[in-house]
Amino acid sequence: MSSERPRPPASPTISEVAAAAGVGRATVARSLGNYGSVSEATRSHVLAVAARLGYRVNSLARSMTTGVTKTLGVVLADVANPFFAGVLRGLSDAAKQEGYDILVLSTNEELSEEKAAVGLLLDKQVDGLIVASAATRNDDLAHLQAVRERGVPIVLIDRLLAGFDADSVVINNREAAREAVATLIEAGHTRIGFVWGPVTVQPAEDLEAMRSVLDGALWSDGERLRGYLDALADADLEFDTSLVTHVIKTETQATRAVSGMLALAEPPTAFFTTETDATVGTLRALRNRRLRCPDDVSLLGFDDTPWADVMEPPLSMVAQPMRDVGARAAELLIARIHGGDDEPLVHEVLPAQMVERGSVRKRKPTLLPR
Amino acid sequence: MSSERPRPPASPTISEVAAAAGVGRATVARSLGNYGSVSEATRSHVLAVAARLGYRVNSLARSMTTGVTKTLGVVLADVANPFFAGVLRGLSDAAKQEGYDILVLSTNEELSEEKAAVGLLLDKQVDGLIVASAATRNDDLAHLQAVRERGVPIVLIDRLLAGFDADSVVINNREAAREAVATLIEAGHTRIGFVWGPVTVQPAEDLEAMRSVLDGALWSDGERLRGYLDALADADLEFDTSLVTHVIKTETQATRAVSGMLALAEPPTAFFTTETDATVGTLRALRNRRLRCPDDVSLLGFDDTPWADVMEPPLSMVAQPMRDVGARAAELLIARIHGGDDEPLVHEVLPAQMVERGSVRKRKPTLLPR
DNA sequence: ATCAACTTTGATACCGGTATCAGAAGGTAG
DNA sequence: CTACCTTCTGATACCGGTATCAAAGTTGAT
Repeated sequence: MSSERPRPPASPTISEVAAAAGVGRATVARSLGNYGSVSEATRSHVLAVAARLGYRVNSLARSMTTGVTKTLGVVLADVANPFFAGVLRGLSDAAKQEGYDILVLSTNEELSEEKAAVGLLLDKQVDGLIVASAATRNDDLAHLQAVRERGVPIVLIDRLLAGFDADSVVINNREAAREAVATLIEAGHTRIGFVWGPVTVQPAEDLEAMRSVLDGALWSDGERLRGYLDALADADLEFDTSLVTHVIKTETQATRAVSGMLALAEPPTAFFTTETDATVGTLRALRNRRLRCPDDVSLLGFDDTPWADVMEPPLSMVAQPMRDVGARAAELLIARIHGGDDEPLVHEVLPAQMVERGSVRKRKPTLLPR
Repeated sequence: MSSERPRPPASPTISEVAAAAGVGRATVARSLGNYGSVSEATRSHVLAVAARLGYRVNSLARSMTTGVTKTLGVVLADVANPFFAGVLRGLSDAAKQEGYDILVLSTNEELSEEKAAVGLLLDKQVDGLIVASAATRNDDLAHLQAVRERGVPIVLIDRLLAGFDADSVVINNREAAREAVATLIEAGHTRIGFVWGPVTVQPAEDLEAMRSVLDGALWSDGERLRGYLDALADADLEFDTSLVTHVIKTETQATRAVSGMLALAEPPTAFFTTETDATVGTLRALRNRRLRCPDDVSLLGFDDTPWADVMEPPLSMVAQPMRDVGARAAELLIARIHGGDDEPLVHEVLPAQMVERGSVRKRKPTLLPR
């Protein structure tokens, strides 16, 4: 109101409210906090004064004494990735429902960033942690052990970890991938490209080598490839390592790798993709070669999107229940925060849903080369 | 190590480190905090002890005394919306760069949720606030005024507000929309559907009514519609209110509304869409009516996506620099936090980029009906 | 040996809440 | 009227850091 700067316009503290109301600090706290016993008269008086002064609690100070921040820490790879964005949405909604806030940090799949993120969240005294870890089997998990030692509950999402057991919420990656690839096989495809295996410098030489590569991969990636191998094995199809990409996960790399496969003597007649960027990259490669989907090449991939339905042809896709993953993780974590370590660990596996549209074409059964 | 529960495994405090190291608390703080003067000997000793005990600072306590949380509050509509997801990514990266964390709350475009979110973030003592407000011209902005009164810096993104001036980062919505629609007009289209005007129960009766509707709309929505009107005016085309949708913003509603337009006696030959869901909904409506793009109907819309390029036809779109919006907002806010209120407000306008692909077809100049 | 100037260190107030405890006020019973 | 139990209230310790201040210890110059 006055034109001269009111020096500290900062929010009033409980002491100031107490002074203004002519009562003790504890009485104010009781009135505001709705606990203990306060006479109705003073209580309403205090509330009125607090409202007049525009009092707001200082959550920091409160957390300081209660030891509870009502905040969940979330560590994931990239908030702009549609999958994680969906997860975050579910997470955020469920947490809000229970009166929790969310502190999100992303790691770009870098373990070093993950460690820093986890440390930061611990420092901020989050009540619990939700992590989609970038760690693979060979990595050091000390940062997660540290979380446990401090008694902070933790829920893993999207990826399990070999050396660290905790509550978890994941998709049935292996089975979903197997089912999807089986669909392609049933449609008569025998040469099926797999876009986005684990990154390696050299493609695995044979099935055995591939299996050991899998041990060093992100859990979800490994599972999807295992599902692919399962489907091949079920149908007695031979595994051809040249049909699995091993490139860094960007759209352009996918395009390049798929183009390579299409140039093979015996090119794939179908592709199975494990993520949005892989799908888009594959489509681009097809377009570059003037191949039509599904007439020339069939396509089936992970992660449904609103766009899939208006593509030409409409794309068949494996839809992950992203929001549910987030929501369940939040619920699990909050239950653990309230419940304690006594109950046994929960390992939730949500089913992915195959949405068949029009990108898989039945292939005429060609006579096998003798 | 020991099998019996070590009662409080919680992280050691500065006092415990001090006790273990046989020095005073202040000395520990100095060693750890790297300030004041400590002899090299004690310093390294303290550091060693701290490391051995696994000491981690309690950010809450620190913030308590310093009055700084190194945390930015972010309020937006929906983290799963690709636009906001992109913004968030830019925001998050830029903030991390400067050593800040981000507390995100989403509002689902509900003003009541926005107020709650802002209050919560203030309670948590964020150092600054970034808000994509759901408020329209007629709404009460007391919650934002309160932020200012508490001396917490605030940056508006994506939407400006009539009654509240602050640092801001937005897109040149009006000009970008005008340019896009002008492209359609240059291609010979005169009946251009506008998908997603402001929500109203009744479509505006005429241009005048429309202008007043705009006052009650979300800023960005209004600007895009103004750009559309600008383009029509520039080309001396008459404005037809039946070509503007006024439905709730969901994909299905867009489909329904567009179907309605296509059933008009003189249906649109081109559509301009203002968001991803509007674009997808429009495409679905075209598909339902077996209309082909761009042969039968041209399409141009806001918010580019990786999918646009592999559509049939590849979609021409207006690409918003989402990450830049987020990054600039974070930079601006942090500068304001460090700088103070003295410098004048900054209103940043980032240009959207039109990406021409193949969804706009030149239309044979039909003779105007006499 | 004396004193000033500087370095190193510990003690302690403080941030803004919550929680405990004890005393004051009011009501009822003996 | 005194004893005792409730209800209400204020004073104060505490959470885990930071910041200030004064005391103790060093060093060097005179």
